[in-house]
Amino acid sequence: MISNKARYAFRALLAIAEMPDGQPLTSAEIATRHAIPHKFLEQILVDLRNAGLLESRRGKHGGYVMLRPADMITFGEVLRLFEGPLAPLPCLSRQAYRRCEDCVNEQACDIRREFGRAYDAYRAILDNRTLGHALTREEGERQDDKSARRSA
Amino acid sequence: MISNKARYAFRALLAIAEMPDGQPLTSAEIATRHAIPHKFLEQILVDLRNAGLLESRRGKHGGYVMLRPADMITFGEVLRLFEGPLAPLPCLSRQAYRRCEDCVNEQACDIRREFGRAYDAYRAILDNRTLGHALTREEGERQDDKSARRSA
DNA sequence: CTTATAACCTACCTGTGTAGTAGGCTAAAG
DNA sequence: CTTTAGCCTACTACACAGGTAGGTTATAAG
Repeated sequence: MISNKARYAFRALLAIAEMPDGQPLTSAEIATRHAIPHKFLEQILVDLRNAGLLESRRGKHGGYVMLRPADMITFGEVLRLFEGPLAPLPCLSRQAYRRCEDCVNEQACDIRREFGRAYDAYRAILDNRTLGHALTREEGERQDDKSARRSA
Repeated sequence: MISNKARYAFRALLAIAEMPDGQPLTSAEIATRHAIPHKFLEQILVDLRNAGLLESRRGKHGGYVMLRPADMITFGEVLRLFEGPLAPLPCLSRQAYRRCEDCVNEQACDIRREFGRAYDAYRAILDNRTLGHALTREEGERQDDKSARRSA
């Protein structure tokens, strides 16, 4: 299960991305519309701003706007911000690789191999599907189509 | 990341499954061979026994033996024992479905739809690959081959 | 029958993470 | 100069992870 924090972040991002021509949306608005605790949401929005996804404007008519187009932000990227590495085993993470202390031969590890398969499949989706996909409600794209806009 | 408990469980199961013609393997043996804290491992083995995967024998020449053949035990089944539901969102779990409290229309939820794709891919592997696959070191099977021995 | 072996059961402990709450400070607009 | 809305720091309650500890019970061999 992903954390509430991450779920709230997705809701907030989608709400902001849906605003007509980059109008700012306030944290209070998002909070009431999506039943998210306001003060908690504020912290999340700050994280998203620090990560370079959002820009904030203070004072009257303030709020948050997207800094990058929605189809340049993958689900994987957002998820990693709040959950850390997504890999099921430390030895499978690219961004935060760590050897299992008790591992004798990583290449021969049966557990690593099987989880590697599963993780590859999981990551292939999360790192290729973007907020833009979600918003345009695109249906079942197949591999190798235009969904790879931001593949590593 | 999966818990140490689950990782230890996989190591133990594979070790027991590898024993020649159902000879019992003791917790102490597994613990020293795989650098797992012994008392902690004992608790894990009891869980595996209660789940019907292992049979235990006490006293001298005691230990644990498999109750089901290794190719009838999927990675997903074992993982769920220790991690609970694998779904990224409660509303995507079949075995432990729960509505997100704040969700207005589940069918229209963008977040649910995208995570649903990712989870489907993840689960397809974990619920079809078995301990038997891991032990025989089968290479890159493609979809729709004999790997679906235990597909739901 | 006794002893060694190995599984079994219950309780406890420490650290870390989750999910917030609380309260005030700061910048921008009118 | 007041309102609005973002910003920053601290704190709390609770749960779970990852063990440790200590003793009890069943089994087999001598």
